[in-house]
Amino acid sequence: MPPQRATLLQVAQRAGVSRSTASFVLAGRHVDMRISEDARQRVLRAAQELDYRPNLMARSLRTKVTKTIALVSDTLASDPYAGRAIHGALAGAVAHGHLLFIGETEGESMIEEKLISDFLDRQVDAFVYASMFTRYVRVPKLLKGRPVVLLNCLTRAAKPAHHSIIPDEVGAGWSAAKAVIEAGHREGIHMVGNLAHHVFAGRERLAGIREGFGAAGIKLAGTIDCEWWPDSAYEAVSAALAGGPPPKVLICLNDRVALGAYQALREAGLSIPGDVSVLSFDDSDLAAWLRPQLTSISLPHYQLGWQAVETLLDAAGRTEPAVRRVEMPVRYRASLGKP
Amino acid sequence: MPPQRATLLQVAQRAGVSRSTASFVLAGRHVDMRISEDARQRVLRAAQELDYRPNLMARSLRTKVTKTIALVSDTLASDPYAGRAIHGALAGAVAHGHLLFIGETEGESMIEEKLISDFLDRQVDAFVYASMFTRYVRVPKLLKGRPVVLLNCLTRAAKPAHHSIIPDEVGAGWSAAKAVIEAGHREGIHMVGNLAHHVFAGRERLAGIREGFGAAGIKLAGTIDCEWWPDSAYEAVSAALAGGPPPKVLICLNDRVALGAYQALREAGLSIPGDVSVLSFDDSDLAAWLRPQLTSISLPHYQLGWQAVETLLDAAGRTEPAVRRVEMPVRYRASLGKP
DNA sequence: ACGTCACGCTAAACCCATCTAGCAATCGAT
DNA sequence: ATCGATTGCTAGATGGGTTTAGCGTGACGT
Repeated sequence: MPPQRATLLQVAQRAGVSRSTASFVLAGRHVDMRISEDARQRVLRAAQELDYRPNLMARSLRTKVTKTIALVSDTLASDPYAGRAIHGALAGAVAHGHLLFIGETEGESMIEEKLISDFLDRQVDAFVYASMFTRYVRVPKLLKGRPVVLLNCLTRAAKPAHHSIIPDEVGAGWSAAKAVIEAGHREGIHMVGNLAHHVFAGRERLAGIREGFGAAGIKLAGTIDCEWWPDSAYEAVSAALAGGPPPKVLICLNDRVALGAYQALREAGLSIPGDVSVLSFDDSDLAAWLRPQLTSISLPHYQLGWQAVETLLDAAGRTEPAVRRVEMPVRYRASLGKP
Repeated sequence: MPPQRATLLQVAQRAGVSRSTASFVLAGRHVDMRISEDARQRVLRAAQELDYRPNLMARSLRTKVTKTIALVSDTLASDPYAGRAIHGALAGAVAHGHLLFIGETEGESMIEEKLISDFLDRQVDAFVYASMFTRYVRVPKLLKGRPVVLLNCLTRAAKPAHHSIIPDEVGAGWSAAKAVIEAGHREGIHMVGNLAHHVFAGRERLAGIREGFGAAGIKLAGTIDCEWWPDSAYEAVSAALAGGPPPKVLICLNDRVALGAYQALREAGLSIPGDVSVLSFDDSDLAAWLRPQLTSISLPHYQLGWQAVETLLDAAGRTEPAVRRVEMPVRYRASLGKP
């Protein structure tokens, strides 16, 4: 039922030439191969009439180039917004005429090894090795010496073997401080989030925030420690509100934490941003859904994915491997007000 | 730098046999091809020592089977939870020893055609044609007669050419009605959401709900019409609350609408579920983040993706094409209480 | 002694392209 | 008339597997 695809041989026969000639014409190499205009036209006509499309597997077998990229990630599901990284990578791949395989390792090295082997067996040209939250990783041995770009992760090596694309979390921290300062705040500024230094993003955001305020001679009024999800933040902020004078600004380490903070503030009868300003990170859909809408510093997943593929296809091999930090822009909404 | 892969020829030479023999041994066809145990062992040893892995492109060129599937979707980004469908499809593919390509058409037929052609050029075995929200589609001509399963979409044809995997939205409506009735409610039950019959999911959910209540002799107290997002729902519910006695139950057509309803109820000083019970559809992350946690009827994206690939690889061609509706289970949480 | 059969293996075609090396015909110059 | 260069094209090797058809050998029957 699917129409039988014509082969190069059939095109050649219909045009009355050899396979070689047909190949040269279709590859646009008629000039250096000195194919007559007449023959060229015949081949082109035949190809069109037969609706010829080259079998890329056959071509790849010969040329060793498949124009496919594999995106291997630890988890795809955990953070729904991480899908945007895939989206960006896909767009980048397509823009370069490549197709994208995806694979998931579930963080297990057995699965990872199997998966990468499978990709290798299918001769993929290059790999995007991705993590769904920013962290340090060790690149699997199977990828040694191949074109690889790390997406949202990096190695501890002083002289990395591959490019890394990560969000500029420290810069985002600075941006947060700047936004708060520009709104006119100098006091009552609190951090909310997981302050243990386990998580890369949290650690860097915090560092950036401290640097930013430090540079302006402003001291944080306090910190509220909680996990990364709403109910933990709700409880921690509620407890903090019960224990002293209300803060003026809450800088939440991500949007889910901000949601918890919103809930606690509302319950305490405090208005946003009238009584308390809230600033956050990630700029997930949630930020636009809250009332008032949440000012948040965007995690540019799409850009990360795009950049990763861009780097893989453009720069890899030609440029000294380095860590590229992608800017995290501030999305101004309604939750950050004047003192 | 990447280790040079051994070819079958090298294995054969090391084992002192021909390529054919090595191929038969490694394909497990030594019995019908009568290969001596001795030769078999030599080939196996050689393959192991050389760390032989077959070049699947070469194999595919001959066998016409690539063990790859293409997932072509209209949009990947719009609904973050739709990523779970991809996740499920991926898991299904891997479980069958296949690898998964992904592609996005952005809803444009030009892009779609180009994309499918690209997949075809790479000889993919089968297609998952997906939509990120349930709807009617027309299957592109290029896919005619090929193994295709529709994911989250269906055709209007009376006798469909392909299997369709969609959520059982009507059943979900019945479940919603059942859950409300079992909680003890018979009055003051309102629908919130987009009641225009444009959207497949909304229409079917609504139909199921009406049927479910109708079967129990219960009449809906009213409907509150709004768009699919929080602020629209917030305004609509606020307006409804201002205009009459408070409802007893709000059945929201999705979680974002429920979020808007929560905001309106809270602002009106109504408690959930003390004054008003809320029930919703989708069971997105949001449902677990709200206070109180939202009882929601799950949209089983992962299952849909899994089922699609399962059907594609198992049933396609062997079974009469049909629409398969995947059950939407109720996730009981705290927002639905007694009257 | 010769035909038959089972056994164990291999040569070579095949899949569909790319690409190198070189052939035949024409033209121009001497 | 002869040689060399140019033109226009093709045969055939190549990539790395799978698979069909069949070959040589030894055992067995008659």
